[in-house]
Amino acid sequence: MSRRAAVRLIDVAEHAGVSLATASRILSSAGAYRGRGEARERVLASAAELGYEPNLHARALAGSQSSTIALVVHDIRDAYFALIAGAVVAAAEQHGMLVTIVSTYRDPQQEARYLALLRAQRPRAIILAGSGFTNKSAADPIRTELLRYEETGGVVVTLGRQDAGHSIIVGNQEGARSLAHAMVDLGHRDFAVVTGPAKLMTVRDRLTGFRRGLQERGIELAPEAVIHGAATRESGGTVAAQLAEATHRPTCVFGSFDVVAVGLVAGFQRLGIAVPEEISVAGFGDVPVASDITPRLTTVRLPLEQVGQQAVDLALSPDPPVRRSVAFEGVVMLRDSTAAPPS
Amino acid sequence: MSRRAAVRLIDVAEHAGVSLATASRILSSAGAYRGRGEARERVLASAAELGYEPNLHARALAGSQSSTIALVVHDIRDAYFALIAGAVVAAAEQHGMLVTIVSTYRDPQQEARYLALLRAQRPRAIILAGSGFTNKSAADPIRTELLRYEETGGVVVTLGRQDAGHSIIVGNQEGARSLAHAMVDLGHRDFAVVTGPAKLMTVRDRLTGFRRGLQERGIELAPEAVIHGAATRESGGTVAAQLAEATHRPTCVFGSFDVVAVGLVAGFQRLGIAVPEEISVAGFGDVPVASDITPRLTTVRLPLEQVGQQAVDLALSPDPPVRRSVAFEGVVMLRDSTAAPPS
DNA sequence: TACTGTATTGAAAGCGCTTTCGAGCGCTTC
DNA sequence: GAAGCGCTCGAAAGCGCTTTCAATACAGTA
Repeated sequence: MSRRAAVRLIDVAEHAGVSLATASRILSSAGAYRGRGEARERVLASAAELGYEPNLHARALAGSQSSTIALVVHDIRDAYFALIAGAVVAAAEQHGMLVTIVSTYRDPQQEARYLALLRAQRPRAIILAGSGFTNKSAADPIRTELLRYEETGGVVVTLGRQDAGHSIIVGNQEGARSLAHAMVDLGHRDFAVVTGPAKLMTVRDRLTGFRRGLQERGIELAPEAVIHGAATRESGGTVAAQLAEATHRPTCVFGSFDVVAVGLVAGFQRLGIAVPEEISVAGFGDVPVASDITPRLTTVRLPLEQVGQQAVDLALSPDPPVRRSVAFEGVVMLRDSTAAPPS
Repeated sequence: MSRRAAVRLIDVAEHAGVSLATASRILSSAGAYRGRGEARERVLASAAELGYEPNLHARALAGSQSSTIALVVHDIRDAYFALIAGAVVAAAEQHGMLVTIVSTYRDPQQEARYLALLRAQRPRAIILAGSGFTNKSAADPIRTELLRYEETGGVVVTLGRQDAGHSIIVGNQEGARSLAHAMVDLGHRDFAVVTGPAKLMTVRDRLTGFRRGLQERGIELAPEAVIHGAATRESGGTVAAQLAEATHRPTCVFGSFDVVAVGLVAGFQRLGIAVPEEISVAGFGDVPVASDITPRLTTVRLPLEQVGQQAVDLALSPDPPVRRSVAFEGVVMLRDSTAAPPS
């Protein structure tokens, strides 16, 4: 390895016989600068020949315009966030921007800490996809970080929380509501909901939506019919066993995360309870696994592609005078894990 | 939004009554610099009070030490890569580093282009997890990019290719070989392999390993028993239909990606062919879905956690005198989708 | 031909940080 | 008491770029 130094703009300029400033203007294609033609050609040719690649750090420092977008998710390994990340990365790429991803593993401490670390990178925008610890107090450290970041000129886009920056409503509440309607229309009257930790906005929204959907059809969801567990497959399995043994068994169980629903289905099957013949199970998210299992899972599909794209659009929108809010809707995917209740 | 300027190091220095240099030394904790005690305290206090966060761009520019690691994957939405990304992000975080992720969607053009864009960011290291277009010619644009990047002092870590930088062997070949052994031990003699595009290193390695494993048990894999398709669930479904109609049906099908195997299983089931009673299906990767479907999929688990961790370790290892190569082994997860062949 | 207005160019001033270089200080050692 | 050592600390030089600012070129008009 000959450890050659990276080629700098000034190398290109000298090679092309123009000044540093000119080279800069041509290569960063600032505004309507076209060059006299000949100079332009020479600079472009030199840059290509030398393999010049601008130093983004220098560029960011001088121009105070970073070319990275930060994305904060709960867990990048989770299909839901992976899908969002994919969309964000793709959309960012179209603007020539790079995406820095951090994964907080649902730890609010971690989340605030990461936010600080990200602030150091001075990204053009921070997209908070995984937040949602509902800490309404003004002292919420995450909110504090976000506001501080906004104050110094950064753009914030949040998914599912609406206390800072632009916000995107991903359709959790509304989608769960539609799902409730669909289940009632199937003939169900007796429900259980198994969901995640109550602190998460996602959990609350889906629960609220589902409950409201039922109410609109004249059905009340009893408090004891709501089971808070972990948002994991295992949790679904455990609850399935509990439900199977209970004296009173609902005809339809809503697992407010697809993985939970998958666990429920597997759990019921293991216990010899047929899905959907004896009990219906619905999920939320329409993560790939939903259509990989047998029976294919009824669930709510969120337009994550569009959400990611929209997040980037908001992130890159020129100096926003106001905070904007965009809402998406989930669509119910009626598949094979739900049916009319046994008579 | 009051659009306040971000606090700079010099603000901290002045607030603490020390020079810029001292503040820098204390806050970047360079080496054994402890300060006289009192100065140290004052600077730390000021930094905290003012909410100082160092500007990474300036830091990278001055110290020529970037604090980002770049990760290149095929598709971040794919569970396999998401798992790797999770591990890389977590490991990087422990070193206070941020990870920039790009997703090439298996397009070599894109890949080379991204590499150039990444080079602009001057990351400490580039981890290439998704590459593997086997272009052995010296003109391979990806290789060219990587070498160029190395020449300017960057560290390259590749997963699955060994033509640049440090390399990590993820156990594709060796894992597929073990799987072949296991299947033969189950009693199978008649195989089909359904896999992805032949250009991908991953595809080749898994196929080679499987074939070799069979050979070691005295079984030859006929060329027509190898079916190249897309690495998708749909592809698995299509092939299942073909296989079901074929005059000669193997007793065991190896889908060299879990998703493909999932498609195979679903396809056979739809056609009324029982898995594993009538036909065995094995996958590769042990992605979550493998244990979510019924029957649970026999597959090969790759130690992706460790791979990610190792990648970061190599990425951050001090100025490597030589290229290092680390190998991991896959372990066969015998589950419910395989059994002895029908007699 | 002289005169104005517009486009292109170069010199130079930073962006916020790290890092030499050398000065200053409090010790120990002969 | 002079010399030497091992610290801490400040001034200042840059890292590679963008962007004023002023100077020059070139067109277009009278």
